[in-house]
Amino acid sequence: MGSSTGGRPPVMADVAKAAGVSHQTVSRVLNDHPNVRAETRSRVLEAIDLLGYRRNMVARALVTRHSRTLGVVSFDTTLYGPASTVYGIEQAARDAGYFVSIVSLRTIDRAGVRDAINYLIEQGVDGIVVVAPQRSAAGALEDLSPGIPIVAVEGGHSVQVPVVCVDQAEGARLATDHLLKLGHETVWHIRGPQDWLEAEGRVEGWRGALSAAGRDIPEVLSGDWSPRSGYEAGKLLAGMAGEVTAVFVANDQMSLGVLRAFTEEGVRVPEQISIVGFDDIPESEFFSPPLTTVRQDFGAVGRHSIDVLLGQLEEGAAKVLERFVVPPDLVVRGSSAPPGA
Amino acid sequence: MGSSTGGRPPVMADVAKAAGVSHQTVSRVLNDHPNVRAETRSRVLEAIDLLGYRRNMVARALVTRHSRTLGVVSFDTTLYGPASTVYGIEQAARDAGYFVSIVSLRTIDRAGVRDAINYLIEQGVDGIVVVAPQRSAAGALEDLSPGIPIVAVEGGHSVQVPVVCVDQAEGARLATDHLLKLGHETVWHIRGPQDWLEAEGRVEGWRGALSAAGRDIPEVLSGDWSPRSGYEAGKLLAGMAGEVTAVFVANDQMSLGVLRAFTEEGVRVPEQISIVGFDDIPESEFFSPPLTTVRQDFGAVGRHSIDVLLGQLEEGAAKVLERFVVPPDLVVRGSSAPPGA
DNA sequence: AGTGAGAATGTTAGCGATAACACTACCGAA
DNA sequence: TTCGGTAGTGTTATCGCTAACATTCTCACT
Repeated sequence: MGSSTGGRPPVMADVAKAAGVSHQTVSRVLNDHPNVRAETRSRVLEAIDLLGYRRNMVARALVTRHSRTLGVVSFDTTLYGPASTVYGIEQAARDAGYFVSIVSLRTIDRAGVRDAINYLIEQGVDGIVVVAPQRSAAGALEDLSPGIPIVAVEGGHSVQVPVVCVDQAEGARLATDHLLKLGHETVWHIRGPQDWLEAEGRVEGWRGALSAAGRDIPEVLSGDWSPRSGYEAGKLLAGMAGEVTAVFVANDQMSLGVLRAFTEEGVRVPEQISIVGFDDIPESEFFSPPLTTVRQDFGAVGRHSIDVLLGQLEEGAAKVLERFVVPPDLVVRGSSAPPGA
Repeated sequence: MGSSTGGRPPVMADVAKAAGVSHQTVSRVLNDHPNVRAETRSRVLEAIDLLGYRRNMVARALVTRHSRTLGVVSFDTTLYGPASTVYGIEQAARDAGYFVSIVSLRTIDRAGVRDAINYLIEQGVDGIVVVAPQRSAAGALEDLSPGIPIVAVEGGHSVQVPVVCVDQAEGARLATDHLLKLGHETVWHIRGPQDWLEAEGRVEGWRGALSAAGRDIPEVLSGDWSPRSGYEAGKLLAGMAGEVTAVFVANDQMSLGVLRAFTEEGVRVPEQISIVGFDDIPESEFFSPPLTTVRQDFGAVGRHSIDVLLGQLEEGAAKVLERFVVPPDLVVRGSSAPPGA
């Protein structure tokens, strides 16, 4: 490693000595300061290369008071939605020259979110993105005095921090209207778990579309996002195959469970019952039949959340409490058709 | 915020003044040093609470030379495998009192991995986990002089760093033997992309099981892990429905594509062709039919990689080049059955 | 040649914490 | 009483870097 630094990793002073300049000049080269002679710059760069010098960002962060690291608080990053969002955030952050530190919560509650945020602030992150899809998590955003920029993803109507989200209600409306336009009398719904804001937005949009069209609003079935819960709801619906002709399921995984239940019970999709899901996971296109669903652009959500965060970082006191809404898209495939088709 | 620190966040000296002690005593309280009188300790804690003081971990890291942060380099964390592994790593790290900084690579190559590692070292991480499922990524581990502990997940037979991995070949053997034991004459295989070590381990295990049983080794079909590539391979196989009775597919997503292709072509599973997948994603149980597959315990992989890393951190010079192999499990479901069943 | 503006470089003083050592009490043993 | 040991606390130096200011050098213009 270091040619002549006695085993320990070289520091700026070692480079300075090797290049015959002061450590400040090395710092200037590293920070692209304009007032450095080209010849000096290259001598410094050579010395850096020779010694294998790496800047100590910790020391730098101490004096600049910026770590160029952003914190992300999320919940169960093995789920497709959170995983995609976090991925989008990480990519956008890196493109902007920032690092990302992640805290994945096992269970979500006010205390957990608050601790995670404090934890990240102690670490010296410059800003925090909270992927807070549950009401309880969003609640935690209300009682904090961060002193640093925070943005929530899917964070409900919190008044404390800016929010970036997909228009869940609009997505549900697209799905429901699509089924109504196909000629279905009404549309049933399997919703996501109680505490989730996304689940509630989707219920709201579905209900809104039905009442706007003056249709009956069937009783809501409940799931927990898992294929199994969809399967169970599907078994129930299969028993009402005459009555039910269209179902809007709150996510694609549950839709898969519904499809499985229908297959087992001999209910044909879409001939007897049409299904529309939500998320457009990579698998949905290859379900049997391929699933009509609502696509969420998680990448856009990630990018916007970083934009908003960096905006706050630069504006400083501006503290814009914007609400950035990403529109969803309907993707029509084989699982939806006119009734009795 | 700070009651009397003039707007800026309080520092240790402010707490010291408020509690009427020296800053060193505050530090001792914070670090649970034994030689502090109980009364003093509580006075300090009170002052901390009063001022809303939070320790500056950046300054701490500078002097202790430990950040209690680990770096993770991964590839496409929206895929189930990497996402689950990273999740396991994050949980294990946090349980051990460490933070996690993530770099998700978009494309994987030597330079990308090397840069990511350097990037993390500059940030002052105490150790790095490289989730390096491709040969090219694993290669990057060979030409680095990190100076800090590194462990590879699925990193091949690299001699430079310890490796934690799932026994891919063994999983493939389980899958293949299962199909042979059901009475199939031989087993076809749809492999994963060329550069992936996991894909190669699975091919190897499949081929090994067939030759051990003295069976013909059919030509290998290739996919890229995506459902679409499985679909395309499935179309091909469907055309040989007489000849082919069993297929071992290198992952569950491709299996879904195969199932879709077979459904379209009227090939019944498992009656005409049996299918076994790999990964046991949450969806597989609800495929039609439910997929027989090989489960990988990603959580265990994450935990072990952290164990190995922390081991290196504590041992220091020990530099044990262990290789930790997590055994896979066969999960039998409806997609596999005796031929012509 | 003398001057002054600006470019190029050096010097010093922190950032906020811990480490190392110094010091004061207070204790029991000699 | 004196001494050594230790618990409790304070003082100073230091981690590796950048900010702010100080200094030198260069060159166009008088």
